[in-house]
Amino acid sequence: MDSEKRPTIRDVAEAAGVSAATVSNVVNGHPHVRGKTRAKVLEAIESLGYRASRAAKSLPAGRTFLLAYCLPSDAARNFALDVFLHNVVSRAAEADLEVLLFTQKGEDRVQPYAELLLRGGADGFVLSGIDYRDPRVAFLQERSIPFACFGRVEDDSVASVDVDGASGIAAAVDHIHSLGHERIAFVGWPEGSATGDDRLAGFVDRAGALGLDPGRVVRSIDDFDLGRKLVPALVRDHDPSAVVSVSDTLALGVIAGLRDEGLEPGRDVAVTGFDDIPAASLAAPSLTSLRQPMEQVGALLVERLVARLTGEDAPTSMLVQPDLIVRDSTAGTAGSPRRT
Amino acid sequence: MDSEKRPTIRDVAEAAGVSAATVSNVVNGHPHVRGKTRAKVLEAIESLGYRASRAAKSLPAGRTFLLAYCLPSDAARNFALDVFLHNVVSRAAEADLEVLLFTQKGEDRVQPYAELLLRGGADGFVLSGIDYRDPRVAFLQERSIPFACFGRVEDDSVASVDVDGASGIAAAVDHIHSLGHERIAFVGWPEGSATGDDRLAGFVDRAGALGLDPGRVVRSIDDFDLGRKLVPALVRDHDPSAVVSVSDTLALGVIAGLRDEGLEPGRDVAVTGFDDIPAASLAAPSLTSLRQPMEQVGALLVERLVARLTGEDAPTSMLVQPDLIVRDSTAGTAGSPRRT
DNA sequence: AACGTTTATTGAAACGCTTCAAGAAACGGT
DNA sequence: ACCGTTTCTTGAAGCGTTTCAATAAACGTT
Repeated sequence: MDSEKRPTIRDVAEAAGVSAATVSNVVNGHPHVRGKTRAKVLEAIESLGYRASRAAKSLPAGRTFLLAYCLPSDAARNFALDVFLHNVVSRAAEADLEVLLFTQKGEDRVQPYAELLLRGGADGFVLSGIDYRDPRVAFLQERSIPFACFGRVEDDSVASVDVDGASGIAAAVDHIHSLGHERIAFVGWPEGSATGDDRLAGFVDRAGALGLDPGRVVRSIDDFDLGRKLVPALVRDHDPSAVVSVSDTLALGVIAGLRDEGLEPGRDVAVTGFDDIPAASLAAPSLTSLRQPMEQVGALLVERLVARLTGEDAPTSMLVQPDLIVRDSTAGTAGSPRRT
Repeated sequence: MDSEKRPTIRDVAEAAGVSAATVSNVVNGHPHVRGKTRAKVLEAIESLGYRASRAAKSLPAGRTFLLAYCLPSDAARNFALDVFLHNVVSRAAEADLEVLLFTQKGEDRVQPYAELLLRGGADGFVLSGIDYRDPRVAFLQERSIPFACFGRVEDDSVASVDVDGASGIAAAVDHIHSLGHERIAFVGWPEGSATGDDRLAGFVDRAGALGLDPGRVVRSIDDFDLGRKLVPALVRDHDPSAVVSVSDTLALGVIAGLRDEGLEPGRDVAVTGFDDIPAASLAAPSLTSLRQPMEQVGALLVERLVARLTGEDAPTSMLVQPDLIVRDSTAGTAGSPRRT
């Protein structure tokens, strides 16, 4: 009752009247196969529906034809996992690789990778959520395991792709400044996250360059309610006509907070976010944000990882530019008059 | 310079002074191994850090120890992919299975599965996005491939888990009715989607049971702007004091549309959604919604699939209950007086 | 038509594991 | 001690590929 047995290379060989080795040669595109032989074999393959089994290929090859990705465990992430994964998987497929998922069990960030490697589980890794001195990077590097990082890595010899947060925020500042705003504040994350620090730097640099006060900065962990509650102090201390936020979550919180203060976001105070989460376009007012080009990131990451796997000398670190999506939260022009 | 070679079963055998077969017996918990022998072997395994290679195990076993999941290609989905995947992967790990991802390339929904099977790519499948007479179900069933579906399947012998949309919507109707609302409308999807029809049925049944008019129904495809634009007609035709929506996306659109009409959502008109997407808690007013218990779904799905794989007679279809999350969009009491 | 070359094909070994029949060790009774 | 049992251990075969050295076929030359 079980499903038909898959045909093996021997079945094909027999059907084509050649040896298994010849079939293997045909399948793997070896040079010395006569056209006629190749045709016979291909026909047999076709008619039997033969595909080489991954398991059987793996054993002599010493590789698994698998890339592995460790699912981030914290639900709150700042990128579109679905789009990212979709791209990684389909790009990997183009290189005849498949993608294996695993998760972190305990506290140890490295252990799941070590475990997977012990079992000969994958040929390489895609990492995301890279932070300063990420222990996983060191671990994989020591063992010369191929991998590629979504996020910034100090060591430039590591294959990595990151979104240029600084330049994204700078674009947001420019956009807002071009609307006539002079009192621009930044709502950032607490110091010490690679992504947060990068984005903040973009604000400080560009604000400075534009002759604005780069000191209008408030920090909060990434939470809607905290963003909302920080608004009174923000308004009191900096009276901003525009708020550039390190994330959409905080930006949406700020929008709510502004309303609490009797200010109309988008009209009285412009607000921008980062990440273009789905909620950004659904909010009222809809939120101007910076979209991370996940298709690019996924594709570049796999491209780099594959280069590592095949031993080509690979392009390494690279920055991709986020897209500024202008929406209603920065629709108004000019700044409102200074309060108080 | 390459990473250390992984120890093989022979290395362990040698280190323990036994044969490879014995090591295998120990690893796989065979009954007839003397305590002392087992101890020696375990010690050798420990000190060498041995783990059986998946590839090498697969070959004689004729299975891959892999579950496969086809990533939905349409970005707009109505469930939390990250939570879902996380649960599937970690549950699978408990059964010593890993999860492989693949994607659909062309239009054919079945072909990617067929292809993967030909290559001996996985032992079983987790499906999501099941619709009426899903061709994938028929395909896998014909070949007796183990699989489990997130979604409802007509054939009750198929392993499946679904969220009870009807009962969720009924709970929303009850909640709203208990607030004093009598004119409750439903915003649904176009006829013909399993999920949409199920949720609608919940509205019709419960509204009827409560003696309300179950005919206040409007339909739209799942889009914020369409939800927004349908409000004028909705208000004109049904003058609802509360709107129960088939999805959060539409509900958020309705909220925006109500504002366009000069009505204050949450106060003048109560609104509920479904799915508890992240935007639901970030919206203003925050949206009352029904949360799909993805942890449960993932776990149950894997449990069922594993049962299929091991040939146990398995529990099959099962409904899980969504949780009503009450937020500000249903904070007001009683209905406003009839308009016009 | 026989020969050296080049080009095609193949048999056998190997990859790391499991399985199974067969052999070895331990055991309990006499 | 010896023997029949029962309990452990192992050698060898096999899983579906690839690879490589060896053999066979085809091809120009003379």
